[in-house]
Amino acid sequence: MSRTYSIRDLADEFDITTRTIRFYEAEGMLNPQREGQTRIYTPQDRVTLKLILRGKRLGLSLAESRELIGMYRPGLEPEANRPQLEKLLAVIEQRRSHLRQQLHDIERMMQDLDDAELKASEALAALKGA
Amino acid sequence: MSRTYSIRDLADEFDITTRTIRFYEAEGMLNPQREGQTRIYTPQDRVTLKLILRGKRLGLSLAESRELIGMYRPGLEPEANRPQLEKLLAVIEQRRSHLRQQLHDIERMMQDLDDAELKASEALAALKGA
DNA sequence: ATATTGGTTTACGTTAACGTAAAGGTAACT
DNA sequence: AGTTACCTTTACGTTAACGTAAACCAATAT
Repeated sequence: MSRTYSIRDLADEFDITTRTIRFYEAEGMLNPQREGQTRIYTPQDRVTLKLILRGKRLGLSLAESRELIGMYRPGLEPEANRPQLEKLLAVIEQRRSHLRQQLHDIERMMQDLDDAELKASEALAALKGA
Repeated sequence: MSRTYSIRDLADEFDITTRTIRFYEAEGMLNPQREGQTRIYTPQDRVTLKLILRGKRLGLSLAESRELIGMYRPGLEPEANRPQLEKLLAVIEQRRSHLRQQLHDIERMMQDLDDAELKASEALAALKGA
């Protein structure tokens, strides 16, 4: 039915090495099917990989990504277990506050870059005038 | 005139270890004055440290932070040297696009968290009803 | 006088996240 | 049959960013 992907398909699409993908599997973040020896990835696997890489771009460690992805399988129902659910909610709030901090940092850094760009292009214009 | 700080002052304020601060100095990112053996930090040093830590929160390596901070000392005039200025503008644009990507990632992850929170609290409510 | 507090240098240790190399299997050209 | 192209496993190597420990001054508290 739905498409599948080879390890190379995914490596090329996301611009990572096959080593990296196998590494994530060894760390328990991916569980592709096998066709003989060869790994076969489902669209679900692909989504998981995307989540890992997004987490990475935001500075999450693999352990943190694993915790998030493990506690909440996107698209699936959460485990109906009370302490688990409460921990999940707590972790979510933590993540959110972390993201807010990053947002703030981004704003400040954008400001700095604006400032730097202005000064740099002024200096460049002055050079052209001389 | 203007205040100074001990290594401990800064370590406590930013919740890092003194080892970390000395490490940044060894990497050429800080150049505190000395009073005998002891390091004395100016407000400028403190700003530099803040920039390093902000970069870190956004996932910059020290090398990247050093490049940014080195090319554009905040508050100072940029070196009026043409190729340098053009490289600075290029790096700024790179950084900006990186920040935009992170912003996008944050939005997506916030969405996911909203979604996860909703499902989790629904599941929790269902438990209470049972 | 000595013990505590806070600074210093030097140097080896640690962890995460892969990189890189060796050695081998299988299917498909030529 | 041979070589090319991907896949595999196993295992040692590497880098960044500090941690940790030892051994040492200098000033203050007891």
